[in-house]
Amino acid sequence: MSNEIRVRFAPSPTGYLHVGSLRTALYNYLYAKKTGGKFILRIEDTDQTRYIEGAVENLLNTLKSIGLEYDEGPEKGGDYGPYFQSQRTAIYRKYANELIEKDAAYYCFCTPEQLEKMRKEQIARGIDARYDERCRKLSKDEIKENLAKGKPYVIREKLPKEGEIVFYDIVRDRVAIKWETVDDQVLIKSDGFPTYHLANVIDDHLMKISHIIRGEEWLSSVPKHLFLYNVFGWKPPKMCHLPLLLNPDKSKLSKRQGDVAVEDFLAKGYLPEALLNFVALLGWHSKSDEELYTLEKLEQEFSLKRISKSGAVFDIEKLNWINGHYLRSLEPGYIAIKARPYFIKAGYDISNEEQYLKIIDVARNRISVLSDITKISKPFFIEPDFNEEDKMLINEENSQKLYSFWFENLKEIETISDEAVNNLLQRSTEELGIKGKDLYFPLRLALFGIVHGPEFPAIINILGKDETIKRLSNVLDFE
RNA sequence: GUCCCGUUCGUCUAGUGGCCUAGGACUCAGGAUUUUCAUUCCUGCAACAGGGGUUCAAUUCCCCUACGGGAUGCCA
Repeated sequence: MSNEIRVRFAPSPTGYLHVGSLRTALYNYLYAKKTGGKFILRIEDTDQTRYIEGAVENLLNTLKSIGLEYDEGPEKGGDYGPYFQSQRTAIYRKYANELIEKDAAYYCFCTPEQLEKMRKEQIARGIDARYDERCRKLSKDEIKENLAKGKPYVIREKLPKEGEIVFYDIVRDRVAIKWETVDDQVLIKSDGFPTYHLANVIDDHLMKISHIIRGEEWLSSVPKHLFLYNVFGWKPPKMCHLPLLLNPDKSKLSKRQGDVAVEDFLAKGYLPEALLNFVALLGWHSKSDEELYTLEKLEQEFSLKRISKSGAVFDIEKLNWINGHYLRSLEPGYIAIKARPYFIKAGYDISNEEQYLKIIDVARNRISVLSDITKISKPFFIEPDFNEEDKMLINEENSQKLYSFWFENLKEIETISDEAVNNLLQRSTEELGIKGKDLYFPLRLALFGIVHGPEFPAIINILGKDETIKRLSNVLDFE
């Protein structure tokens, strides 16, 4: 039981789910699935100044729509709750007091203003900007006095100042950090809430987390955490620090340089399947050369050992390619459901289910992002609008001959079928002597508005007999 | 500045002391298929950061340099 794999995704509710966080969540999820372990969701909402209304709901919804289901966490519960850190303050407080008793932490009465001033002076003097530890030297009486006066305080970690700490990370292997370079970290803020460093350690232990899989930005904080595990006499989880996701200019992936919110990608018409597949490949690669993975397949193939060490640029081109692949290969019915909101938003009438499915089938092959589907299928809903060049082609003798031929013959046809259309196509060649581009371009232009596009029978099939005839009559004796 | 981490085609990556003339994918270019477009298929372009070691042999191991990134918050 104690060997059970338990991993957690511990986001702070910032208002949206960052794609980097999505990758972290995915790797945690995959590792849990792969090992038959548990995937826990914990909300790290300890920063009251950053509280955002609705952020948690949004996070939960995004996670749900992307398809990463957790085993324990908010809404779902579990044996180790609550899963919101803001509801666990009493727990942190208790452990913080224990640290003070053990002389592993101390009260600090420095105000943010004081600290800011100190930092500025240090920078001005060209020395390292770091806490000068003045409160670490406070006597028992001074502390008692300050406390009695009700002076605001924080609790800081009382870190060793000599030697170095060595730990092993699953992706970085051996990491050594000298104690003298790490600041006495604030554990409890003056508002009584814990900082990440305290809450994270306590929760990971209490929730029996076996592996910490998180972004590389935490690597240099590990000593602060390991110190706490040591003082409490707890066994630290295995560490696994993921390489960062990067902007094209190689800086840490951020807003500004494009979308980073998963919900924005979803809204733009990227499929969860594609997003997950793409993001999985950013920092992980299987032994094989395969690039296309369903979630199920990832669950089987994933391994922490094959995570790369260096940061990965988020390449939208590749995402587009993967998304296009899923758009083309997934069930048409599924794509139809996903596409529906875009059509509704565009105000197109898709009440004819049969016709709608045909449109989906034609359109999904020619886009890489679902939000483009209305643009590509617009000609099915809106009559063509011709420019000067189009008009020239329409007014050509051949074109007009074609149009009247089709206009007359189509009227005679009972029900439109691919067969009937193909038959007419053939007769156009035989009876009018028009073939190839001379045949298809004018027709497609008249019915679809552009000379390029879907197969001709498909166009007529979707438009239907009446609409086709109507569009033909529009270009007949065109001025 | 300091500490930590990293460095294979433009991008994501495979790779190992000899199998590397460094493999795959995206992008790009060319070609084939298609009435056209898209798809698909084929071909091509393109990389071991630099310098020292170690070794019979280094892209692979070690050191240095350079470059990049992260951390350095009462943010996470």
